[in-house]
Amino acid sequence: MKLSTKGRYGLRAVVDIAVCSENEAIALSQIAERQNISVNYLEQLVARLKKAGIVNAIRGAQGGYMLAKPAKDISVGAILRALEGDLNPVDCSEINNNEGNCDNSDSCVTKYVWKRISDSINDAVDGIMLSELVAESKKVQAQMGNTEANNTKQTCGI
Amino acid sequence: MKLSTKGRYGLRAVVDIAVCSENEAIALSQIAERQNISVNYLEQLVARLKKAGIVNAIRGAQGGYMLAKPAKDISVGAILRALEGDLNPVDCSEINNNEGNCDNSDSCVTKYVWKRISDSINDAVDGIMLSELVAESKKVQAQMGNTEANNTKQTCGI
DNA sequence: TTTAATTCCTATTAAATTACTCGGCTTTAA
DNA sequence: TTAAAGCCGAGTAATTTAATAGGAATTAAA
Repeated sequence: MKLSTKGRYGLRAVVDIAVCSENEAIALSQIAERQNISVNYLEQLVARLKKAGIVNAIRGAQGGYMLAKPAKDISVGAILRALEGDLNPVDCSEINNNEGNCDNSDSCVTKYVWKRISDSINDAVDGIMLSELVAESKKVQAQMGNTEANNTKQTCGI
Repeated sequence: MKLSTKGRYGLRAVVDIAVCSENEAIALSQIAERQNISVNYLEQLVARLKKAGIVNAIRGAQGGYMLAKPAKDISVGAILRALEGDLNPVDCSEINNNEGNCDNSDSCVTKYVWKRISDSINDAVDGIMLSELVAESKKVQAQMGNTEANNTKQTCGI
């Protein structure tokens, strides 16, 4: 019952893109360095985000990624589902739309449990917008920047 | 982000025990047959439940398992945590009590997301009592029993 | 027009986890 | 005494995760 690195790394990458690419596209190599994730692996994660319409790519030299829409219109739920697939705790035909076609559905009582877990997870993540994380990130950076002089490596630290 | 078979099979096993062992201990072999899980694997699941104080074992011939306390005093959360370990979506030192000792905690903004997911999952499962599942199971059984005459195999079907 | 930076795409592999199976030991009612 | 149960630890097969690798396509800039 754990998120994989796809979800964990991927959400960090989106926050990075949101914070650091307000005007210009940002290259994966920069995100990779800041977040300490390999470029190759990041590619796979960002591919999912792109497919889901969360980020746009600009190809070629000086290319990179930007948000596909304003951060206030992107929910953490959409990001995590793009990265992880659905966030349901089980593959249950009552929760998903008849995926798996469970033959025991009539007499199954645990499905009520799975449904409640599923709803609570999805409600939670859909209620958080990327813009909130961006705001939090900027706040934290401001604090860190004031107390310590460790803006050594990047101008846009996360 | 899926529950393993431990949680899925194990919760079914607990409901089975709760429904079928009101007076007498019930053998794993019977649960195994009804739930279509191997006895050997069930043993491992039930061992966790026993360790967590959810079921009691009676050893020797005619032995088996019973609930360790009334179903209304056992939450689904306690059952699932006994089977799966904690239900947090990440191993994060802010959520667990300093497990892992994340060195990036100060500047981490995704921890707010993990905390909200974690809380929502735990609140959901702690709000469901085993007794509710037992009641639901009995209701379903009554319906199935009336419409079809398929009480062939067991007196205590689930 | 070349070059270098970058995204795009697919295949392969190493590591970890899951989901069991197996076999022998202990306990106890009949 | 025996058979039916729980108890326990080791081993294994299958699956999933977490990468790594390498080349093709695209494009801004020199």
